[in-house]
Amino acid sequence: MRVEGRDRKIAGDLLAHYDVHARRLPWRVPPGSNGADPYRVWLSEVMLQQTTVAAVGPYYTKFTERWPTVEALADAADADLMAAWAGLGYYARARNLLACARAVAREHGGRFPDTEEGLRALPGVGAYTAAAVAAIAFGRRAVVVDANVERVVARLFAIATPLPAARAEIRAAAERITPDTRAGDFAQAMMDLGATVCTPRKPACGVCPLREDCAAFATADPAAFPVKAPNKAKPHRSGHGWWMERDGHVWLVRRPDRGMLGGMRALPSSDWSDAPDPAPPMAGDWRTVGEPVLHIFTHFSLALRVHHAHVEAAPAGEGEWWPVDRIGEAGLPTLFARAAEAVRKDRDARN
DNA sequence: TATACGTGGGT
DNA sequence: TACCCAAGTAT
Repeated sequence: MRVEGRDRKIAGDLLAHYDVHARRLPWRVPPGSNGADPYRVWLSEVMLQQTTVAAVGPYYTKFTERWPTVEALADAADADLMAAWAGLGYYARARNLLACARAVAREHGGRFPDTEEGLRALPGVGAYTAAAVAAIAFGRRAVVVDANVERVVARLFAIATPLPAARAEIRAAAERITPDTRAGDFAQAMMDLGATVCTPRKPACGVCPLREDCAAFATADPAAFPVKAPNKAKPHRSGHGWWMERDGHVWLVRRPDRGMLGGMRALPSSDWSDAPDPAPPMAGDWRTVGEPVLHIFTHFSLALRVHHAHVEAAPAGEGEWWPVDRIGEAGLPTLFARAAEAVRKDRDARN
C-alpha cells in the first residue's frame, strides 16, 4: 500500500539520518548499539521531563557519580536526594525518584521491569517515560510520544486539530510510523529532530531528512503546526520570607510534601496569598531587603519580601539551624537561594 | 479534560 | 519586555 510504504520510508530516512547526526549525550549509547543501562536511561528520562538537555547535564553527572546504581539511590537519605535535586525544579520528580528506586530495589530485586506495563506502575513513571525506557533500555517496540514527537508528527501529517484534542490523532500517526526494530533509536531520532531541526519556531526544513514526506513542508507555513490555543495569563502573587540568624546559623524549615517546592528545605515564609503584612515568626532586629525577590513559576509570578534579623532562640515549630557559610549546600530551591543571596547583599550594603 | 507543578534560555 | 518553550506526571 502506498500509505504504508510512506510510513516505512519515514522511519528508514530518519534512522539513516540519526546514524550520522545523533547527538552525543551523557546518558546515550551510540546508535544501533545495545547495552543501555536501564537505571541510567530511567534517571535521564525523569530528569528530562519538561527540562532542557543543558539543564540536566550537570545533575545527571552528579547523580550517577554519587549513586551509580539503583540500589545506591534507594539507600540515599531523603534529605540528601532532595538537596541534590535542588535547582532542577518540579520537585515531585525527586520524591517519586526515590520512591521508584526503593520499589525497584526492594520489590523487583534491583532490576527495572522490562515492559511498558511494568514500568508504568512505578512512581513518577507515566506513559511517556514507560515507553521511552521500554524502547531505549530494553529494545521493545513502544510508541514514544513527547512534545517533540507531537510537533514532528503534527507537521508530517499536517494535523490541523488543535492540541490537546489532537493527541489521539497524533498518537495513531506515531504508532503507524514507529518501526518494529530499533524503536529506541527511532524515538531518540524523533526527539533529536524535534530539538534541533523541527523546532517550534523557524524550523530548519532545508536540512530535514523528512521534508519530502512532510505535509506541513508543502504548505506556506510549516511552523503553524501543531495548532495550539493561546496560554492563559499568569497571576501575580506576593509573600514574605524570614531569615533568622543566630551564632552564624540560619533557621531553615522543610516544606510539606504537597504543594509548591514540596519536600524542600526553605526559609520560613508566608503562604504567598497576597495577605496583608503578616507578623514575623518572633521578635528581633528586623530589617527588610529593599527590593523584593521576583520569581516566575509555571503558573504565577511571585514577589517575595525578604526580612532578616538576629534572634536569641529558635522560633516555634520544626526546623534546623544551618551554617550560614555553607548555605550553598542546604539544597534550597532557586526562590530561596535568591532570597538568601538578597540578604547577603543587603547586609554587605549596610556595612 | 483541566490544573498544579520549577527553572532557565530563547526571541 | 513579555511570552514561549522544554525527553510529563499526578490528581
